[in-house]
Amino acid sequence: MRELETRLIAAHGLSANDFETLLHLARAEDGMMRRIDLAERLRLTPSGVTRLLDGLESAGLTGNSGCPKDARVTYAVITDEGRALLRQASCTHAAACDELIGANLSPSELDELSGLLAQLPGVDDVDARACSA
Amino acid sequence: MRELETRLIAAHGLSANDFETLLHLARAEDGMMRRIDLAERLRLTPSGVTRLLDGLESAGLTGNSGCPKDARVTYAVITDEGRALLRQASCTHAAACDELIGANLSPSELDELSGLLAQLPGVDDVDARACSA
DNA sequence: CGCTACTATTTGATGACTCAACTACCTTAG
DNA sequence: CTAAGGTAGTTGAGTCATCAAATAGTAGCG
Repeated sequence: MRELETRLIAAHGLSANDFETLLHLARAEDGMMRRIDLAERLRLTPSGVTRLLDGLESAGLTGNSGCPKDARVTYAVITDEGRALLRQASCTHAAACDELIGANLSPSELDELSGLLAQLPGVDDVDARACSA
Repeated sequence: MRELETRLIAAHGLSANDFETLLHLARAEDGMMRRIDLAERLRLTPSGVTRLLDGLESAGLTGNSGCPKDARVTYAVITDEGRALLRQASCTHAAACDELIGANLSPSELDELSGLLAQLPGVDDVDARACSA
């Protein structure tokens, strides 16, 4: 299962967290989120997010934007480059998921699995993550 | 889900890998395994195992034993202390599993879940790990 | 207004893991 | 027997996350 990350990295230089970060940002209103909300989504600490974004930022995939209402917050914003890369990476990722999971479970089994996992605490999305973007 | 590890640590000072290491050793023939086999079981690299065992060893939970047949190999051996601690930790862990999973899934759903997960690549044991020791 | 308490974020230290390189030993083929 | 190549294990450097502490700004209450 860690296999998924390996492929993403090999193909686009993105870690699973990088990918997921771009995905969350892309889906958010105006392509931006507060760092702290991102932390919660990614199940990282705020400091983890700071360092994650350092990388994405220096790769030009995300940028920052201050909040006029509250000077404490910094928004992370996905750039056009970030969106473009995400689009490509989503294909890789979806294909990899399909190969690793879809090949072993029928669609109805997959539904069943998602349903069961969704009942567990701390599981919010149970995926399909890659499929939209 | 990382919650499980947190409780184990709080209660006995064991990380999830520490716990699993003890469990594998306890179940193995003579309570010993080659480091490299342990690595495979734990899905760690050999160097990860070296460092993991450093900790368990200095806590007195495991020891070493050379192999008379092949001087390259070192066996990791669980000590009596290790077995005793494992016994306690297993209770904590089983209780935690039960609380986090059992409370959300009926026994039959749980079976169903195990069955589905077992079909995925790279999933060998799908648990019940804590329940024996 | 001015204090207190809370929230968002960054920084420094630390831990757990990986990879690549190295040592030591075993095995096999000539 | 000996050289070549494989296997077990350790070590050093780097990565990615954590926690705890520091900084800055906000909010509400006297």
